[in-house]
Amino acid sequence: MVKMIDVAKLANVSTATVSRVLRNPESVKETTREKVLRSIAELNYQPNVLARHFRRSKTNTILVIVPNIENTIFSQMVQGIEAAAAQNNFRVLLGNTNRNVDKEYDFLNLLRQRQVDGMILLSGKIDNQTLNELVEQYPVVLVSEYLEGVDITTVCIDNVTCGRIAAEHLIKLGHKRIAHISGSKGTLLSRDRLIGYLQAITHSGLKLDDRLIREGDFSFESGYKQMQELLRLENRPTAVFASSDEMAMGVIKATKDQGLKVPGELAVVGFDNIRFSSIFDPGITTVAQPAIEMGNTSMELLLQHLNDPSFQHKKIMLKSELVIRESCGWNVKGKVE
Amino acid sequence: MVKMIDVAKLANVSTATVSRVLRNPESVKETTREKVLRSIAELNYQPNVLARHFRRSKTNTILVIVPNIENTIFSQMVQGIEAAAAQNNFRVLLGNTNRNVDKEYDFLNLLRQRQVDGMILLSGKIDNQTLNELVEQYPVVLVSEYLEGVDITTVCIDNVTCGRIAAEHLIKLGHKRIAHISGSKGTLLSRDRLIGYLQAITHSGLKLDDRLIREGDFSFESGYKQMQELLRLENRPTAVFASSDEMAMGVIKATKDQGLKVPGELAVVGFDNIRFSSIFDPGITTVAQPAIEMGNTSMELLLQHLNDPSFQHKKIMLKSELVIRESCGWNVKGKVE
DNA sequence: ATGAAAGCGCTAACAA
DNA sequence: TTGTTAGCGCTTTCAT
Repeated sequence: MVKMIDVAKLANVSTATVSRVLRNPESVKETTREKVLRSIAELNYQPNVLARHFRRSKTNTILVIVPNIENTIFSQMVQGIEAAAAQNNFRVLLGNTNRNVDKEYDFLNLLRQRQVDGMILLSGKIDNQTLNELVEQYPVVLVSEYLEGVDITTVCIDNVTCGRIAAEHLIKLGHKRIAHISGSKGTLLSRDRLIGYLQAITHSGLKLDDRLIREGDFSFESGYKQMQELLRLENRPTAVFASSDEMAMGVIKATKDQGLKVPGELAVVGFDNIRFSSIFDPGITTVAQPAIEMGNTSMELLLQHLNDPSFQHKKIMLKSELVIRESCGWNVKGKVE
Repeated sequence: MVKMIDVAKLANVSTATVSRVLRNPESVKETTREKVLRSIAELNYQPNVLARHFRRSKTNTILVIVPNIENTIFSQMVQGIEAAAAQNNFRVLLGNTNRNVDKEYDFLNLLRQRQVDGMILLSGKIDNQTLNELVEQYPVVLVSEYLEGVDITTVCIDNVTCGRIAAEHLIKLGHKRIAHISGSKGTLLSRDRLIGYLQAITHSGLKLDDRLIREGDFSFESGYKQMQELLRLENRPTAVFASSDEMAMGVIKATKDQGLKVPGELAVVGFDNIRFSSIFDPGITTVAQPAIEMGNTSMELLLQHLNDPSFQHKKIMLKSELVIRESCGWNVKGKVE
């Protein structure tokens, strides 16, 4: 293995100069620099990255903690993160937790051991105290979810507004009995979407009916199951706003399985705009969450933090919009908001 | 930062002993070991992983090169890889190439720089010569795709047989005009599935019709487009075997858009068994590729290689099976091996 | 603008 | 079974 000292000898300089050429070229006289670069090329020298990491206590690697990489919405965010990282010569270490909190805590050690320079969380299962400690010591960005009681850089969308827009869309179409299937109530994001839904119903003067509000867990199966229950009501809803596209698909499947038509006998709005929501039949009208952009933005904020120790925590709210497809029928034209 | 020497002093031993307790506990007398462990706990000592990586020229990290992490079939494989890695105290570095060959070559440097101990390829765009050089020097496993002219450990399924089974299923249902939409012909895997299809058609005595064989690229869009062309034939097919579930969905969408029914007026078999193939309406009959298991297996082979320098390259072929859903109608019962 | 040299913290070969 | 010690290859401070 050819090392720095070999290059130095060939170029008749010290290792310090070779190091400078590599990390801080302007600080070296041009003729010297060229001499060194020629030696590097001639010997086909490759710096030992591990030595460098050790010496500098930096790895140019960040950790992404994701509940489940199989889930489209998360893999899209990771895609955005990876792209931004690669552009800035950073690597992405994957921390898949399978929604297992212990695994999540395990991964945090990678930060403490300085195996990664920073972290992006696509999941908010860690307790506030641990997170606060972490955030004080290391660059961390939280994406999609957000928390109360932790001062942390966050990238998210306005879930209250999004929930309201989704419900308003159904109201505009003339629906009076509009159900909502939320994500797990344990997440602020789910509660906010519910709040948006409640705002829309209340402001429009429609009657609120508790039985039309149900809790799911974002999965197809939970959407299917909750819809089955809704269909059993003597006065069933004519429209459903589901807090994820997967649940919306479950809703539609359950409805079709009862011999009812979507659209026609039920209007459905989903959330996320995952790729399959346009492939599904009917195409799902949904609130588009800009997942790739969210990933991108979070990585860029993390880089800012990494490069600037005095970085102040920021809350970034990205735009999202309603994408109209077939699942509600076509009584409304064009985009909303 | 508390370091090994601090622990050593507190425990009245040398750093070597502390190191042994950490890496090779059996080689230390029990009483000494306990003394050291107590000191570690008392000081809350965390080993400096970067120093260890440097010293040992090993990182306990592997690289996964994936064409597109957004794509379900790949994210499932990655899921399997990550799970097996985590279990063995290995990390996974994500190398998303977006099907960009240059990025793929870039990532290879992580191996050469020893930033990762090994690599799993979910994509086969690298030229044989480079790959051969790499495989000689570093542990590498190729998953799903396979190559001629490179002696490399491979985890895959029997695509010829799978292609044959898919086509045979349609033949058994009584179809005479069965089309095939392949993946990109550049991949052996696509060619093998096509071969399987050809075998089935030929053996059954059906007439081969070139116009029924079309090339896609695994995407929904390509399935849609190729199906549009097939529908324009004066003698259109009554069944289609598509080489991916996404293409199968494109096929179904295109057919429905022409006012035809699936199943009923067209039978469709897909490939992969991604999550959405059961959610899609109609549920897609498909050749199940055990993506998570493939990921798992590949990681385990990589670990074997990492732990055993004399490891001999292996070719592992995993079982896959036809999953019957609604997209072909219900004339055949149960599973077909 | 450049060089000399002191480590970074750990591991492992060798010695005892 | 345990200790001594020489580095691993690079970066960076300090001196020139």
